[in-house]
Amino acid sequence: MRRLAVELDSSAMAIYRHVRDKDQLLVLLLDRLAAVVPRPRLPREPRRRLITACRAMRDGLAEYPWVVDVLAQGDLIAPSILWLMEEIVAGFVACGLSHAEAADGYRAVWQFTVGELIIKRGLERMANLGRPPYVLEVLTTVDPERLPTLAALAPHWAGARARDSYDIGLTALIDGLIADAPGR
Amino acid sequence: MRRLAVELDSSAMAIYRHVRDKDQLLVLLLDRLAAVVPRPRLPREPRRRLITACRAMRDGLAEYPWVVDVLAQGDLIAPSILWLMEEIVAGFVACGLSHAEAADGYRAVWQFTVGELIIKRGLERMANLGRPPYVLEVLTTVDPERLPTLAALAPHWAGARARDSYDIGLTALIDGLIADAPGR
DNA sequence: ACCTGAACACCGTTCAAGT
DNA sequence: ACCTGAACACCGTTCAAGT
Repeated sequence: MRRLAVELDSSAMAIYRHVRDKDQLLVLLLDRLAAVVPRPRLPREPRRRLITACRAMRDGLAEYPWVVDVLAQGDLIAPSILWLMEEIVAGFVACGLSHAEAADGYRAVWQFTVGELIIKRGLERMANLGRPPYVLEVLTTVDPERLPTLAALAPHWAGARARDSYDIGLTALIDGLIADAPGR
Repeated sequence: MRRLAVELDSSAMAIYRHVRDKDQLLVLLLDRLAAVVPRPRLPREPRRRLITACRAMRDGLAEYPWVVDVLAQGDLIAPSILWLMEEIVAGFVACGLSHAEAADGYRAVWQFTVGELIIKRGLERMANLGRPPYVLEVLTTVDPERLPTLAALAPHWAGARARDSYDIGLTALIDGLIADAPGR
């Protein structure tokens, strides 16, 4: 609030005439951003449509790093992003899930998306701080006697990290949700 | 740091003789907790073993709400939890994934787990604050003309929220990762 | 070697006062 | 109706000084 006030050439308290508190300001800002998320061209095939819609959601959220924090704070939603949510649940239904399953499915992809964004940002932050990749160091010096598989995986972590890991998990998650639906 | 100092009946700065900064203190604390995560009895069947190991990881992390924040901060790992990580990657390999795929698989379940914990904590926090469930309100008053599927899902959100949503997503994710592995 | 207190540079927010 | 400044109650951390 204080930094914003400086940017506005006003006092910190002037903001409080227009907004209840910092949280409310962030929610308003979030909805502005959501309104501006580009509407992607979605494939007709339901599974691909689903994946493309989730990807658009993730990319929209990834635009500004603070967005994830606001969403992680709790029970928040940007009404202007509901059309994307509609695409996702409709995609699940088109893939054969019941309404109850589609609700659970949405929750699952949402959880995965938030997790991916948070971890991605954490890695970027640490890289920007110039700290050495501590996790990689631990994972590449693991005792092959006690932890044989982990030791064998040592060469693969750096690659796994560098790759965009959203699509891998998302595709698996969606395929699993479709396959696990009792309707099949 | 200041609050801890009060609890220790010392000055805030006394802590800095023993610890570089707040981050380091949290990492040390994290490893203490990780050392104390109970070793669950794991089923022999690889898929179930994998799910049980992930569940143990999630439950261990869910014990203290601040743990997720520390982990989300970035590139952190508790060396005393490597045995659980070993179980998970070994489970993937036993299910037929290559080493590279097992690394990606671990990343995916890790992302999902962090996301689930963060969202769960957010919901709890909002509930403790006594705020009304804003998201539920939005989702149950959606325009059925513009967002038909979302409107049809309205009765299911409260239920989806109340249920433990970790197993649903985790099982789907793991099944998807196993099914998507090119080896099959 | 260990601890202290004052100080610095921040936060979000309340409250009384100004135009 | 809108804005201001002082103040309150916090943070993490530095630095010089104490035992």
